[in-house]
Amino acid sequence: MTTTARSQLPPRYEAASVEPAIYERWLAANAFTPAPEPPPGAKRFVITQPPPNITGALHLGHALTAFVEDILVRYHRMRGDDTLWLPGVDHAGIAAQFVLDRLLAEEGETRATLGRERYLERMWLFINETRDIIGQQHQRLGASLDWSRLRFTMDEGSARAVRVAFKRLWDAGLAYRGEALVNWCPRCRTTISDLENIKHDEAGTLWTIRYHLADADGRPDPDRWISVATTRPETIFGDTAVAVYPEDERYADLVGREAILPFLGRRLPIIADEHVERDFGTGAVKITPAHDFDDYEVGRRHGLPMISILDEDARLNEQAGEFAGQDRYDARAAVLERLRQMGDLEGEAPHQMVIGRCDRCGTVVEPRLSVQWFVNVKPLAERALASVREGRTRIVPIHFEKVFAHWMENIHDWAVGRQLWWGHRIPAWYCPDGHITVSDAADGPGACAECGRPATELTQETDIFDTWFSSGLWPFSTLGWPEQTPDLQRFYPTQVMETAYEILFFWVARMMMLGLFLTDVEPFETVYLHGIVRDPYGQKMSKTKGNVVDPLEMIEEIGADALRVALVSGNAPGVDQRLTPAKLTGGRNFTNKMWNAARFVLGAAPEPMAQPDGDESLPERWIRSRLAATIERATRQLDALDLAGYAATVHEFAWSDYCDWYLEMAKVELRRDDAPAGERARVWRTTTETFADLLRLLHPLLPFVSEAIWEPLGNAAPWATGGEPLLVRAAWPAAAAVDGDVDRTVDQLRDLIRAVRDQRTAAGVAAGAWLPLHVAPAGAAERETMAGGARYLEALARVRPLDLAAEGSARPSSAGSNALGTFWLGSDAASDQAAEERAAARRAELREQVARLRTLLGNEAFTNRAPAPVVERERARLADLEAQLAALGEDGG
RNA sequence: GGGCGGUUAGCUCAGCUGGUUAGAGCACCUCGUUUACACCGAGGGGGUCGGGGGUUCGAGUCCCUCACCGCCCACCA
Repeated sequence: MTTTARSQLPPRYEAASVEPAIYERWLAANAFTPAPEPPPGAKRFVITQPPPNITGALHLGHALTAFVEDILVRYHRMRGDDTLWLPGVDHAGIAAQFVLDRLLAEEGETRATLGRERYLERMWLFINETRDIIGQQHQRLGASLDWSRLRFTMDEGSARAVRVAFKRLWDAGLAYRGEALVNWCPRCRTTISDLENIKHDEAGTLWTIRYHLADADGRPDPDRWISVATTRPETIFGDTAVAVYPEDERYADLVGREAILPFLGRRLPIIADEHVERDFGTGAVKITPAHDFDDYEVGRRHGLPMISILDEDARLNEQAGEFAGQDRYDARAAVLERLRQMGDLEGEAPHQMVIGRCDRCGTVVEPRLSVQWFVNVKPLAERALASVREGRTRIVPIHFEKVFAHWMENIHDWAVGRQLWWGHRIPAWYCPDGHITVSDAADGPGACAECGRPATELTQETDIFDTWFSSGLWPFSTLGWPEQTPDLQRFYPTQVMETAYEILFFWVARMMMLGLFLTDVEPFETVYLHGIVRDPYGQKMSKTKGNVVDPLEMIEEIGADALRVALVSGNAPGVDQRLTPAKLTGGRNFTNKMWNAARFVLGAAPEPMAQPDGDESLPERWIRSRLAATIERATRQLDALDLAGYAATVHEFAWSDYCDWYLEMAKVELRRDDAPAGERARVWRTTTETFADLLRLLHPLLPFVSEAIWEPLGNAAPWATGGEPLLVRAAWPAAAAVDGDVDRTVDQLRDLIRAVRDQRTAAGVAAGAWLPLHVAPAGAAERETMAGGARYLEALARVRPLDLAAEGSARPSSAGSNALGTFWLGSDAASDQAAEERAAARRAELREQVARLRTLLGNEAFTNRAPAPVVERERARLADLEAQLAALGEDGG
C-alpha cells in the first residue's frame, strides 16, 4: 500500500487571490466582534490603536502598527480573552486642510472663494471617500479589527466627548483664554503647538546694526551708537528696548540711556538683563517682545510695550511705516539696503542657527502675540508622570519612561486653539459684555453664564481644537464616554496602547493626561512603542527621496503574511529597523515553506485509512515534546510582548524541528512497507495533530496562510482541528509535558546523523550513495538508543547496512565519535584522506576542550564559589568529552 | 547646551535577572533532479562582542572612561 501523493492544495500559495477571500470568510463569521456578553471569567484584552490620519496613504508605519496589534489581538482572542480592537480614523485637522487646499487649488478654488460652510461640505465629501479606502487597506493587511465599532474623531460621539471634556477643564480652571506668544504658521494661517514647530539647523546671517544714542534733545547722536546683533532685521519695527548684560563694563555707562530706532525714531531704553550673553555678537541685543520668545520674557520682566508688526500672512503691518505691506523677507532685504545706505549696517557674518518650520508645510514659523485658548496641563502632567513612575502604566521599551518623564517635567501650557475650519469648534461663547460661557450642550448655552443675556446675543468662538485634543480622548470616547455605556464598562481601561515612538508626546502623553483627569484611571496598562521602518541604508522613507516601499504593492507581490514576517522578525520594540529586499524574501520563503509542509502533510494520508494503533514512535514522542516546549515559550514571549522572540520561536520550531527533522523521520514511518496499517495511521494522526497545533501557533504571525491550510486539514483530519472550521476562532494550544529523555535521545541521534553526514561530505561521497556504517556504542544504554533510532539513522544519514555491533572491530583513523559511541563509514570512504584529517581535527578539538575544563574544574575558586548546578554541568561535560576521547583510543592526556 | 540610544560574523539584527564552545537570517564556499518545498535540502568557512580600565571564581551582559554614529529635547539674538 502506498500513500497518495495527491495534495489538496495548489502547488503555490497565491496570496493575491487567496487572502481577500479569507478575510471575507472572517467577516462573514463575525470573527472580530466580541460576543454580546464577555465569556465568564475571561480576562480583558483591549488595544488602543492610533487611528490613522484620514489623509494619509497607507505606509509601512501603518503596516507595522497593524501587524503588531493584530498579532497580539489574534493571540488573546485565541486565548479566550474578552478581546477588542476598535478601528478608527482621525480627522487630522491641519493635515486634512493642507491636502484639501491642494486639491481645491487644482480646481481653481481656495478656502476663501468657498467660504467656511461650503468648504466643510467639500471636506466631508473628501473624507467619506478616503475613509473607506483606509478601511479596505487595513483589511488587506489582515487586521482583525471590529468594524462594527468603527469610529471617527469627527463623529457625533467624539464631538460630545470633546465638549464635555473641555467644559470639565474649564470648570476646573484648567482651560483659559489669554494673550500670549504662540507659534504661527503664515502659510497654514494658524497657531501650531511646540511639537509641530520643527527645529532645523540652517545657515543664516548675523547682521550688526547701529542704533544711535539719543542726545540731550532726544535726537540721534551721529557720533555715538550702540551696535546690536540680529538675524532678523525686519523685526526692528517691533523693538522696544536694547538689552546688555548687567555686568558688562563695555556698556555700563549706557544702561539707563536711550537709543533711537532707525526709520521710526522711537526711543528705546537701554536695559540690563541676564538673558543677554555678553560674548555673543556685540553683547547688545534688540528686544522685540512680540516676536521672540526670549524677548517676550525680557519684555515682561521690564514692563516693555509689545508691538506686533506682522499680519497673519507674515507681511509687515502699519507699524512698519514705509515698509508696511511688504513680505517679511522682502522687508528684510529692503531694511538692510536702507541701513547700508545710511551707514548703519556695521557688518554681516555667516551664522549657523536654529530655525523653526511648520511640521506640515515647512514654512518658517513666526512667534506671534495673540489671544488664544490654552490648557494648563501641569497638574495633569504630574498625575501622568506619577502613573508611570509608580508602575500603573509601563512603557515598553523601558528607557522611553525617562524620555516621557523629561518631557512631562518641562511641559508648557497647551495652546489648543487652531484658526482652521476642519475640526471641533471650541464650545465657548462670548457675550457683548465680554463674558465667556463654555457649554457642553450640543446646541450651545441658553444664556450667558455670567449676565444671563440670551443665547441670541452670544457668538461662538470660531477657533477649532488642535486635532490631538480629540485624539487624546480616543480610548474612552470611542466606547461611549461620557455616558457609562456597557462598552465603556466592559472595555475600559484598555490593556495595551501601541504606537510609534514618534508620537509619544503628541498622542500618548495627551491620552494619559486627559484620561486620568476625565476618568480617574490610567487609560492603558502598557504603552508599547515600535520604531521607524527605514530603507536599506537607514534613511527615513519619503516620497521626495523616492525610497518608499508601498505595503500594498508588496502584499500583491509576496502576500500580507510575508510582509508581516519581514517587519516583525528580529525587531526589538522602540528600535528602528532597515527593511531590506532580503528580509522580504525571507518572509515570502517562510510562507512558502509552511504551504509546502501542508501539501506534504495532506498528501501523506494513508489510503485506505485504518484505525490508529500501537505506541507512539520516537519521532512522534519527540515532536510532541518539542511542541510542548515551543507552546510554552511562545506563550511566555507573547505575554511579555516579545513579538520578535515569538516569531523566532515558531519559525525555528516550524522549519527546523517540524520540517527538517520530524517530517523527515515521519516519512520513514509513513513509508514503511512492513508496518501495520494501524501504525501508519497513528503516525499520520500524530503528524496532523501536531501540525494543527503548529498552525494555531503560527496564526498570529501568518493569519492568512495558516487559515488557508486549516480548512483542508480539518477536512482530512477533523480530529486535529477539533471540528472548528475557522482557525481564527480556534483555541490557542495548551502545552503538554516536555519529555526530557526523548529530547535527549533525539538530540544524540541528530548529533550522530550530522557527524556521519559531515564525514560523508569530507570523504566526497555522492549524496545519493548508500554506505555501510559501523558503530561501537559507548554502553548498553547507548546501544539501545541507537537500536531505537536505527531506522532514522539509516534514512537520514543514508547508511546501509548499519552495523551496530562493531565494538571488536579495528577502528580506522577516520573514526568519529559522539556521546553515543564511535562510528566510521564502511568501504573505500573509510580510508579517505579528507575524512581522516577531519577526524584528527576533531580529536585535537576534544583534547583542547578537555584540557580547558580540567583547568576550570581544578580551580578551587571556581568549584567553591560558583553555584553547584553550574559546577555539576561542567563536570558532566568533562566526563562526556573524556569518554569520547577514550572511545577513539586515546587516554585523553 | 542637556538627555537618550547604538557600536556583536561581509550585511541586517537577536542575546532575559553575569554561568557550557556568543546565535539567527541573508551573503559566501562545496555537494545535491532522495516523489512537500531549488522560494529547497546536506555540509562548511567566518566574530580578540568599538578602545581602555575596573568589579567577579567567571563579563557581550555590571561600573568608570574615551572614541565614533544616530535620535530627542532646548529661549544665544
